[in-house]
Amino acid sequence: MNDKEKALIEAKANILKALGHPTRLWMAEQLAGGERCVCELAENIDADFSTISKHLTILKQAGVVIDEKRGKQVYYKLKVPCILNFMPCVEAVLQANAQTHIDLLK
Amino acid sequence: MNDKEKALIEAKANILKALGHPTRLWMAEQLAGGERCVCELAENIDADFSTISKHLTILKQAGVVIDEKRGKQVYYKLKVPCILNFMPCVEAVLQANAQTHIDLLK
DNA sequence: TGCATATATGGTAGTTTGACCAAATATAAA
DNA sequence: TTTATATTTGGTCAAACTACCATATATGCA
Repeated sequence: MNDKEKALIEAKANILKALGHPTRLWMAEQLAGGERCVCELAENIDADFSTISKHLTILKQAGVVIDEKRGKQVYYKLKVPCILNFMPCVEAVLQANAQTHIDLLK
Repeated sequence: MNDKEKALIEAKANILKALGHPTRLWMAEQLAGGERCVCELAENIDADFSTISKHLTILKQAGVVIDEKRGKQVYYKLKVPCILNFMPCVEAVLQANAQTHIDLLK
């Protein structure tokens, strides 16, 4: 693997890593339904505001979301909406895992 | 968010997290081309064998891959092949990010 | 059986992450 | 301009991650 390929795979892994935290994945799923301000997201997350803000920063740095300040509030939205298209497949993995457990019990 | 929803999002995030490491993502991409034994994967990774083995264990525990021992070797393959279907979109994010940088330079 | 090969596991050290608190910044309203 | 609200930033600390080394296990062959 050369340097270019390595940089590419690192960049891609970084995006998946950004989505690989429950709070951040939940945020992304919320944003799939349209933009939200930080306060709206915060309503349903049991964590410090600063924690929420940092999670959003990570999503932003990964390029998953973009933000826009309007008045006192900051609105976030998905930068490339297709980013959640693969969730059905992620769920298929969960299904397959569950099936494995069931099989083990037989 | 209730307990069930929380458990679901955690399970999904865990899968993304497993793929959110360059070495593991690379492995998954290799396996998209068909099963490989550990030694074949190791050929192209500059890391200790034990490290490689542990990465594969993480993918296995996440349910992304399954393994099968045949003779002296252990073969790994994707458990649910669609898991890499979204890479084009991940790449679209990278494209969008690159575009943002270009725009900033204008 | 004894040895070499393939892979996994246990232990350890350095690095990164994630949560909270406190403080800073920005904006709108009084 | 003072005040309240919305969000971000900096600091700290415990927990989790990752890499390496050494060691253990399993299998096929001599």
